[in-house]
Amino acid sequence: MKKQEPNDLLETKNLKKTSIRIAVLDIFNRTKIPLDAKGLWEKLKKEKTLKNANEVTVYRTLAVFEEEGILKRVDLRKDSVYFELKTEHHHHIVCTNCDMVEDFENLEIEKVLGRIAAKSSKFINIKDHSLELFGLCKTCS
Amino acid sequence: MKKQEPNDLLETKNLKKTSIRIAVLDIFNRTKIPLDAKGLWEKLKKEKTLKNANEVTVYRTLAVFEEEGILKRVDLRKDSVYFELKTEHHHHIVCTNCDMVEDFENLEIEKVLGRIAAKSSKFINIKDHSLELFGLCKTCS
DNA sequence: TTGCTGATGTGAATCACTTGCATTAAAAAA
DNA sequence: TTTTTTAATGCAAGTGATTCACATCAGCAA
Repeated sequence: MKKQEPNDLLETKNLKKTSIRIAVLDIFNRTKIPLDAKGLWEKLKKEKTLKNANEVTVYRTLAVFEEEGILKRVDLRKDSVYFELKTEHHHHIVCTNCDMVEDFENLEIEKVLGRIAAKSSKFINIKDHSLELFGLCKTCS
Repeated sequence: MKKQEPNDLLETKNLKKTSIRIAVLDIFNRTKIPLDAKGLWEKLKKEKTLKNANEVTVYRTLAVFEEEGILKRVDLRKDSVYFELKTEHHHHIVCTNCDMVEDFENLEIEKVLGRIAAKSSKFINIKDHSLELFGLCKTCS
C-alpha cells in the first residue's frame, strides 16, 4: 500500500473525513507500536478538539478501518484487541512482562509460508498470516 | 512430552483426578481442533455424569491445565481463547469462514525463527511463538 | 443553504472471563 | 474403613472489553 495523506486515504475509501478519523490516522502514523481501543482513546482525548470523543466511536472507527484494510489486527495475547497500520508486512517480538514490542521482517519466512500455503491439501486461498514471538526483553530478563 | 494416560498425567502434575478433569483430557485427546471454554463446556455436558458441570469449572480447568503445561493457548483471531493439547509443536491454517483448522509443522520455519531470535537487539530470552495462516478452505472458496 | 446519509454520543446490554465464598469430593491419615 | 485435610466445584455476583439501539449531529452533494 502506497503511503497516503490521511485525507486522500479517507477519500479513496469513501469515508467521510471527520476530525476523529483524521486524528486516528495521525496517531497511528506517529505511534509505532500497536494500539488497542483504550490506548487509542487516551491519545485521542489529548487532542484539544477531541476531549469529549466517545469510547464507542473509537471502537467503531477501529472496526471500519479494519474492514477497509487501513488497519490490521495484531495478536499480542492480551485481553484487548490491538491494531496497527496495514503498511509494510512485518511481525513482532513481544515482551510478556513489560509489553515492549520489536518489529521484524524476514523474506525467508514469507517464502517458506508461501510454499506451505501452496502445499496445503485443504486450503486453496490463504490470504494472510500472523507471526509473533514472545519472550522477555533485555530489561525484563 | 510422552503420551500418557489421563490418570498418569494428572498424577504426574499432582492434580486430583476428578471426573471433570479426566473428561476434559479425554475430549482434547479425541477432538483434533482447538477448543474454547464454551466449546469444551458443550462437549462436557454431553457426558451423562457431567450434565451439570459448571462453566466456571471449565475456565478453571483450562487455566490449571495451561499453567501445568498440559494445554497451550492458540491465537485464532476469535473473541474467545482457544486451547489445544501441548503435544508436538505445530501451527495452524484457519478458515476464516467455517473455522476449519488444518495443522502443519515445518522445521525450516523453526530454524529461521531461531536465527531471528538470536539476532534481536532488544530480546535475549525468546520463549515461544505463534504462527497461524488465515484464508478460505476449499469448501468455502 | 438545504437535505440526505453516514458518523457520533449516550445509556444500556452482551459477552468472555474472574472472584468470593460456601459446599463437596479426592487423597491422605488414622 | 472412617476421619481429616485440602483441593476442586458450584453458585452468585462482579469486571472489563466490546456491541447495540436510538436519538442527534456534521460532512458533503445538490
